[in-house]
Amino acid sequence: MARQLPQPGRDSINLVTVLAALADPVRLTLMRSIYAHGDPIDCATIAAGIEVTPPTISHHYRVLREAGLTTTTVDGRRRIVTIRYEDLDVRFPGLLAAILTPELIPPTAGAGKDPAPPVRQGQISVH
Amino acid sequence: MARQLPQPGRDSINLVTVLAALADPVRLTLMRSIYAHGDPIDCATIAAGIEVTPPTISHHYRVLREAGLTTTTVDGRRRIVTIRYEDLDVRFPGLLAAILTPELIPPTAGAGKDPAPPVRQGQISVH
DNA sequence: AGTTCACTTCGATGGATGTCAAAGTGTTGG
DNA sequence: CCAACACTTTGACATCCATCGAAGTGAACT
Repeated sequence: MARQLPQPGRDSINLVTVLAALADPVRLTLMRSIYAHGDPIDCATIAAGIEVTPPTISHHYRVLREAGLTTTTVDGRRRIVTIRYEDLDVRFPGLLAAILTPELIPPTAGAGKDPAPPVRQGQISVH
Repeated sequence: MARQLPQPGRDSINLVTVLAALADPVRLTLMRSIYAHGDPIDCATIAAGIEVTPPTISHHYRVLREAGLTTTTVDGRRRIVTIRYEDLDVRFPGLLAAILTPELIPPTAGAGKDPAPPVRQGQISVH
């Protein structure tokens, strides 16, 4: 048991496909939930709280897997999803970290002055 | 002169929108060309070599700008595009670097053994 | 003033995509 | 063996999106 569903090999993971897979609020939420949970977790647990029907969730898991973002293994009657951290980091270093890191809350104008990061210099040098 | 076209403020740049903007081969090519060129450059020069018509190019520039990825200024009868490095790095640190870095060529099986990076450990720790 | 240039806007079109309900598949528990 | 479970597949539908040709806009050049 614990059969693995088909997924692209590491070298055929495509950036545009990866970005397209992540450019959907439901799928981004799924990815962040898997990441936040840490351990391999079944689809149902992750999907709890997302207000779309099971067929739609199933569809989104498939898109993530076929894009090369996740691995899905069948265990009995539930599916276990994991993020392909290593493969993705080899192909696109830093990408997952940038996307899964919780988004900064935009500072409310005038509210509680943020102590630490005022402007911070860009990591990419230009010119 | 040098009027600036409307663009979202830094704090209203949205990740899903940014990813959607980048999840298109033409727009990703445009972004990489702007990045590779370094200096602010006019749209026509960047678009040269891309095999779509001017209306389509114009559309893509608009999508990039409205997503918050670029700044476009009107200078005479041409447009100058620049990437919003600082704003993007504040909102999504590391994202641009991960996406604009030229993609690794998948190692051809058995061909010229790559000297440097064999496997490299993931930057995100899991478990 | 008129033409060329460098785009943009408009309208149309074909294809992809997110969503759901209904039906199907394989698993577990009684 | 049957029912409940945890999904998946299929088919349909509406919407979105990339693309194009045609027409429009404003700047520069002659």
